[in-house]
Amino acid sequence: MDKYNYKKIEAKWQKIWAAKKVFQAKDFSKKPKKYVLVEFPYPSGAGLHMGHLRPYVAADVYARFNRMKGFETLFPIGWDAFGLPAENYAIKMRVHPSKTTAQNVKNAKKQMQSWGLSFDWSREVNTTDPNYYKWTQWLFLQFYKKGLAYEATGLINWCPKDKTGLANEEVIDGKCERCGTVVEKKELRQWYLKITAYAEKLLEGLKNLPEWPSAVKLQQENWIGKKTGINITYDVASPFMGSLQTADKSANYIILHCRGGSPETDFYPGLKKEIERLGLKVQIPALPNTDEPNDAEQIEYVLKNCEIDENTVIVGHSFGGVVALRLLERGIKVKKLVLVCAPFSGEFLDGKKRVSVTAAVKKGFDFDKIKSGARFVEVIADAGDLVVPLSDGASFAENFGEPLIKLTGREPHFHSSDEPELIRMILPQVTCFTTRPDTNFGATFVVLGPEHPLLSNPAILDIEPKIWDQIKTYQVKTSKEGDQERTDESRKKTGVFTGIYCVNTLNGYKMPLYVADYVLGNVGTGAVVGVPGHDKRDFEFAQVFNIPVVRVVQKDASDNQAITSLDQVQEDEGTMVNSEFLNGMDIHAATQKIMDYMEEKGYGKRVVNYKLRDWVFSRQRYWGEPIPIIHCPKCGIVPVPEKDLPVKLPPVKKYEPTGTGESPLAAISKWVNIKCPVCKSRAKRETNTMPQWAGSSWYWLRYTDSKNKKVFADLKKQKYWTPVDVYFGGMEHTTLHLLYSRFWNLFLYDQGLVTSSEPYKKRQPHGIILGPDGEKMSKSRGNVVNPQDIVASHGADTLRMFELFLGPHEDTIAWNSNSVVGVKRFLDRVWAWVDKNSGKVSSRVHPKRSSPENKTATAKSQSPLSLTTTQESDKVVRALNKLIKKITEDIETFHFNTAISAFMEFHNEVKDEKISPVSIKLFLKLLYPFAPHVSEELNQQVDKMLGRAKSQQSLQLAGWPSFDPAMVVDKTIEIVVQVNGRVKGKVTVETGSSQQQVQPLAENLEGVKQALAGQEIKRAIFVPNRLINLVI
RNA sequence: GGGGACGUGGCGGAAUUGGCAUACGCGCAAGGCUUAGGACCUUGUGCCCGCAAGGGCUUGUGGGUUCAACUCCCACCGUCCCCACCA
Repeated sequence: MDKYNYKKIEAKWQKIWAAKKVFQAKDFSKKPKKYVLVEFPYPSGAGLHMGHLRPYVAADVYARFNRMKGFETLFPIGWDAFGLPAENYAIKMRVHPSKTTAQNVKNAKKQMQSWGLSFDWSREVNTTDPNYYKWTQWLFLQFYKKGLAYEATGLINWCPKDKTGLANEEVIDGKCERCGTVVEKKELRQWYLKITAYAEKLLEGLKNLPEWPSAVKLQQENWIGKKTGINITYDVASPFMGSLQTADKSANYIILHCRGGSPETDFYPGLKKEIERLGLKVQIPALPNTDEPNDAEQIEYVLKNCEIDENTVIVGHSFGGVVALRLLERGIKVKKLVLVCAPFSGEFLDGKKRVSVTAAVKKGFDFDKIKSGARFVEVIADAGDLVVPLSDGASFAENFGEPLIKLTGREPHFHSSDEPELIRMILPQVTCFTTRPDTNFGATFVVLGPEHPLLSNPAILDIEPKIWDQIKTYQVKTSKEGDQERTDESRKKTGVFTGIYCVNTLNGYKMPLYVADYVLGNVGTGAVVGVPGHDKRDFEFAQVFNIPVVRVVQKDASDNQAITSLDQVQEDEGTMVNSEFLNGMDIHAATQKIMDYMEEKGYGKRVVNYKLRDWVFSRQRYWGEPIPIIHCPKCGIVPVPEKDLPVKLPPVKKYEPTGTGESPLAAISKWVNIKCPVCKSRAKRETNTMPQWAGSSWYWLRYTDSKNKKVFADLKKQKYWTPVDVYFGGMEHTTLHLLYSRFWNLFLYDQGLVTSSEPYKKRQPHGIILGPDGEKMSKSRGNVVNPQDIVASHGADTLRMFELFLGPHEDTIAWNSNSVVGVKRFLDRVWAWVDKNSGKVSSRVHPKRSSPENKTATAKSQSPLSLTTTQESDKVVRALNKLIKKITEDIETFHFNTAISAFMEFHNEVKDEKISPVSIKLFLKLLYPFAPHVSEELNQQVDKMLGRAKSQQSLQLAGWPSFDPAMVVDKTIEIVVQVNGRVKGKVTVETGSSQQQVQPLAENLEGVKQALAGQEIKRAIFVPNRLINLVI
């Protein structure tokens, strides 16, 4: 026989496997199924690296093993090929990403085949293939139809280098998950997937995944971050509000109603009630000639019937706004002017004519005069207004130099009786989320995050100009800082006092309202009630601003001094003091009681808060799935009709992200401009693309039916194959892909589109392979070990086995190039060992047709090897049985490293024994999942020696050996003899010997006799087949 | 700050779940083969004392439970991961 030429052998068997389609999975097979999945790779220009090798080899061993065990095994692969690297390469080289992707796929596929991975290539998918992303788009539209995909403008994470928005999950330690650039905040229109609607289901589902590692479940649970607490609403007291103790002068409100309105219509009574609740005066004059109003006439009416002074707030709604403006043109001084949907252009969205309004507006306004008459101006417009255009509000805001307050009324033009959002803009309240309302008697201040909507305009809270300047400066400063900079714990607390107070309803305490960056806009309600006695951050803040600290919790009776230092701040244990009706209660009971109390009084509402945010689902980049949406000026958002899917990515000349928040697609007018599918008028395509994670959110479903043109995956095929039995992948995807794909699956399950509520029955994470220096492999460090180099120098079988032998599959581990030779030596020895034995034996023992080996050629599990079926020595038979047991168990529990040790131990033990071809073939079957090429080759060599070359078939089809339980223990066994727990000797007895048989032998040992020194044995502990301990 | 995982020779790691600690591999040492080197083969290899027989110590540290602890309990030290001014 030749030398072990791994290059030749590996190429040979890879060809044979491909030609015979050994690894193709059959739908609806009669056999029980096994779905083995490994995360599909991104085909990068650099090729696959060690990080890919690890899960792929492990999954491959598992897949080959399960096929041998008789499972119809689905082990598919594909390409997650949308994403930044291809696009960045395109920018640099001006090559279309689909070209580089195709090249990279080809290359990676070659690598995978060179590793001997047993993928079913007939089911290969590629997320960038229009036949694939057609269904990604179709699935997106299912979310849209159920209201779970929505468009909104908000402050999102923005990577300035990649020039795209990012989801929360893609920001790691304040940096972009892709490129490591510090992430900024940017206000952008974005598509979102409402993953928060599934927060509870995602959490609940974890309970039905007993085969998931608890670390993975816990990480998802923490990420979802469910918290139960209460939103407490505080009234805001400015110095102008008379009912509150801080006020020095009384404010009074005048509300001017719209054309065709009256004090009793629309939202006016609701607003009146709220103002009166605060004990303030409110006048709503019934303006004359309401159908064809005349501004001059209405002014006279107001002047005659209403009291107006410097503390008056005039709220003008629609035409009432025009009247309010004219009043101020007369030189009247008031505190504040609030314009709600006031007309500016005289044009109306519904196309109806309002002659008198148009006439009144046409005259124009004297903005300088008006500004000098009102200390504060607030311009509110309704984004959903169907009468007065939003641009009218914008024009007013521009003329006043104030930011526009955009609201979305429940009904067009605020025609509802109750508009809480609007009322809050006129009569603000501050709502704080807390999990500790029990400490509310100790609340001494309130803090708004700088991005709080109440701070979008000084007029909402009536913040004095001098203070407002400080707040604006503070807001600008904050917006420039990244989250990680802002949340650096070592930095001193900063903030600005607004001059405004919030009233604690529990005790009437006036809490000063601050703006501070330690409160984050996207956490809870973006506002915090400060309890410096029982929250460390609040304490630090109170120290800086000299805010009183009140103790309301004590650990014990002696713990009652004033709190003056940080270490005295008690956070989460103790009993209540100084808290009126909570005194003496345990904090947990107090929390429940105070929540009941607040809810009953109507200023608190129990809420469940999740840390999970909705998934920012659009990217301002080229190389992604186009979002299949059309924007029509008449119909609004229109989904692309199913028959028009896929919306293909058009070719472009420039791939550069614009950085403006628009995708490069926006520049292709031919593609962007399209007829509205509903009304046929001119419309535009959505130009954002989907994120990297879209295609992978359902790919395991596509594998079950990858060629289907009618549906994304046939239900019957899904039913046969899903859920995935074992999913190999990285820990780094726990709160990204793994969470996202569970969300998609749960949603699709609710729509009846998938057959299993959870996609993956078992998750098997793997550790990272570090460079030989113990650092993360990277080009810049120069510590990258390329798997192809090992394939070339030692062969794929050695690479596979060595990788598995490095250590436990889930452990992070440094590559050790030196010890690769150990595994290679082992395979060399196996080669020589088989060579020696098959040669000798085949000439000595002529094979019989009825030998057990012939019977086991089917893919069925085989009958146990025993002495009676071979001419083998007892030692070899027992060693083999033990090996079968060990390898079977180790693969099933993913202990690949110890499986390899077991092979080596076996070989060391029997290398000098005579061994039959039957036993060799058995050994090769066990080795096959780990080192498939060399196993196949040796198996063929043995068959040749036996003269059976023609009936030879792949070991993959040869069935998995079973063992004889009676033969996995040795015939005789060494029993350790201890005296008082110390080893004094050993006796060799038959396996299963009793204490009566062993003890006399033990006591008779020379070393034992010495140790006993004639003393009486008080007790003897006997562990069968293991030890005997004599206690004296 | 909260949560989790872990700590064993010169190195990667093993230990049937409370029963001989250091399997297997690397490395190292000696010997064989060889002109030599490599490769390969054999033997040895936790630490300390001792020529040896032998003895003592040893699973991060300290305590506890037990006939018996790497394994269970308590405290501390250290490393890694996740979350985090989360209200």
